[in-house]
Amino acid sequence: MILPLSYYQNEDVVFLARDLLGKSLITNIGGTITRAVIAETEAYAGEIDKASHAYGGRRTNRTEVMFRAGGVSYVYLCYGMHNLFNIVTGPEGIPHAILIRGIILEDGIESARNRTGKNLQKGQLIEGPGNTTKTLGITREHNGLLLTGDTLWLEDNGIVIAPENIVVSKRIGVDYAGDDAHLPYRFQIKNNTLK
DNA sequence: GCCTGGATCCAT
DNA sequence: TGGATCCAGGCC
Repeated sequence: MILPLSYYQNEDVVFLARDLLGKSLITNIGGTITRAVIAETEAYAGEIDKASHAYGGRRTNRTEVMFRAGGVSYVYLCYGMHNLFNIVTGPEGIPHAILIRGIILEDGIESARNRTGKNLQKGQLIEGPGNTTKTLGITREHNGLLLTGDTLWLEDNGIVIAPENIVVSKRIGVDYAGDDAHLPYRFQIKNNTLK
């Protein structure tokens, strides 16, 4: 089942970051379908989160998409070379976002191999947000897309991750965020607990 | 306009 | 541990 827009408009971005584990993420790039299961996420709590691009209500060309109603993509360039894919959540005007940091590759293996130059296997864990977008073919051209469209979308295929199989920790690479750097907003599926 | 540094990755 | 690589955002 394709996740409906109402799913993304939940105001609890931390709940959603956890709930997205096990959901399927699918891209259709030039007619080529690649399918993966979300294995790692981080929540960014908008205006009140020093790690968020929208901290303090910062509204710029880049962050504008974060203020849209939940259910669109936010893709930006990091370190001059990596496209990072986020899911915008919450009601319009609330700039919540969830960074997708890892996936389990399920289908479209051949195209994923071509894009990464790696000998990827079905069921393989792809670690890191830059590697995730590279595997799926997501670039900044896919910024601001509705996640119910035909290019980039999510599905609930009934995979449920038990609480004891979810690892919670602080976020990566946000030391600049002061106290907020320690928030337990990173969620991962524990190794080998996905059939 | 210029300058700084970043929600990374990989080889060394 | 550092180099690649480039643009957003802050400050002048």
